[in-house]
Amino acid sequence: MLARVSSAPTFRRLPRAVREQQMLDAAVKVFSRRGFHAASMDEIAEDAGISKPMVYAYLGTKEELFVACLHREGTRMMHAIAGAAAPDLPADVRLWRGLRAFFGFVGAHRDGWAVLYRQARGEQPFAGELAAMRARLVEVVAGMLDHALRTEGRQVGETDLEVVAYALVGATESLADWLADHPEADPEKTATRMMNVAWQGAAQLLHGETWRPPAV
Amino acid sequence: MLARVSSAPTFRRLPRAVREQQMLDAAVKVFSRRGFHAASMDEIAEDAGISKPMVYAYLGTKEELFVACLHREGTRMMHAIAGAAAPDLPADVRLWRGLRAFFGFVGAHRDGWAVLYRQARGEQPFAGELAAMRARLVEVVAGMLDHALRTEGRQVGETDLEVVAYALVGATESLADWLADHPEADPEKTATRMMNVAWQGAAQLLHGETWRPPAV
DNA sequence: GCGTAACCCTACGCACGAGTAGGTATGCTC
DNA sequence: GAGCATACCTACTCGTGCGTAGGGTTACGC
Repeated sequence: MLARVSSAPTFRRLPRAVREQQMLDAAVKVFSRRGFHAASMDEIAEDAGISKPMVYAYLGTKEELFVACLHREGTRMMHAIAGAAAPDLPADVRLWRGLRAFFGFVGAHRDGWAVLYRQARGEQPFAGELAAMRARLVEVVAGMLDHALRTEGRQVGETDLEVVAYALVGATESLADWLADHPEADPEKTATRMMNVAWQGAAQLLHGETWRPPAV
Repeated sequence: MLARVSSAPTFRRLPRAVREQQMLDAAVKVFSRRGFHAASMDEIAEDAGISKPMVYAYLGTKEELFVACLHREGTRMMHAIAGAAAPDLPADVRLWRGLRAFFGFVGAHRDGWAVLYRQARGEQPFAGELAAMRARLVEVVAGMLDHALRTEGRQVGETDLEVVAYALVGATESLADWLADHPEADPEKTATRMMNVAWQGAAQLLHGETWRPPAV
C-alpha cells in the first residue's frame, strides 16, 4: 500500500520470548495504574509497541494475561525473599534478611507490587490466587515464630501463632505501600523500622509477656 | 395495561429517605462482592427491589453512588471508633477501646469493610478519598504514640513516628481481613491479639529498646 | 532461491452496561 | 374530589472494549 520509505530501523519481528516479556512489562504497568477492569487491551498493546491480536496470540485473554502478570511478579518476589534467608540462621537474622529482600523488591518493582497487592485483592477471579501466596508467606513467618518459641522451650496455640503472623505480614505490606508512595525513602531503613515494630513485639510475646484487657 | 389483580400488598411508594438507604445497602453488598467495575447498576437496582432510573434519580451516577457508599460506611466506622475512646484516658486504654470498637465494627459490617478496604484502594477515582481517611487514622495513632512518649520524657523523629503508626494500622487492617474471613472468630479476642502485637512492640520502642541491624 | 512457518497487521462483529426519554400511578393538600 | 408533586416504570440509545477474521511480510532451513 504505502512504501515503507523513511522508516527507522524498525526492530520488528522479534522472537516470541522477547515480545512476551515486553507485553508483560506493559501489562503490569497498565494494570497497576488503571486496575484490572479499567485497563484496556488496546492500551496494553500500544504500550508494548505491538498490535492487539499479538497479545491474544501469545498471552491469551485478558484474564489469562493478568494471571500471567501475577505469576511473574509473584515468583520474582518469592525468589528474592527465599534467596536471601538461609534456613540455618537464627530466626531474627532470617527475619531481617527476608524483610530487607522484600522491601528491596518493592522499592525496585513498584508496579509489580501494585498489581499484586493493590489490584488483585479486590477482583474475585484472582483473589484466591493472591490469598494462596499470602498464606504461604504467613506460614513461613508463623514457622519462624514457632521455631523461635520451641528454642526457648515455650509453646503457644496454633491460632495465636497464625494471627500474630497475619498481623506481622499486614504491617509489612502496609509499610511496603508507604515505601511505594515515598520514592525517596530507603528500603533498608524501612526494613529496619519494620524490625523494630515486629521483632520487639514478637520478642516480648515469645518471652511470655502477654497483654491482658483491663476491666471494661 | 394489565390490571394489578392479585398483587400482594406491594409496599411500593416508600419515602425517599427509606429507598435511599435500601439502595445504599444493596450497593454496598454488590460492590463488595463484585468490585466497582464488575458491579452493574442493574444488579444493584434489582437487589434493592427498585428500577434503575430510581437509583439515578436519587443517588446519581455509578461513581457518585460508590462515593456515597464510601461516605456512609466510612463515617459509621469513624463514629464507632471515636465514640469508644474518650481522649482523657491513658494511651493504652484508649488504644484498646479503639481497637475493640474497630474490630466490632468490622465483625458487624463485613460488606462495608470490604468496600472500604478491598475495593476502593485499587480504583484511581476513590483511592484518594480512602487514603485521606486512612491518613486520619494514622495521624490519630501517631498522636497517641507521641503523647505516650512525651509522658515518659522521650522523643522520636517525626518520620519514625509516622512509619510506626503506619505499620500498626496495617497490622490492624490485616487482622480485620482475617476476621472478615473467619465468621466464627470473636472480634474482642482479635482486638486482644492485636494489642499484644502492637502495644508490646510499641511499648518496647517507647522505652528506648531499639533494634539495630546486624553486620551484613 | 524457494517454500514454509513464524511474526505481524488493519478492520471488524458483537455483547454488555451506563445513562435517559417519556409516560403512568399514587397519595397528599385544600 | 380536583390538582399536583412525587414515586415509579418499561424500553430504549449509544459508547466502549473484548476478542477475531482474514490477509500481508520477513527470516530461516534446505
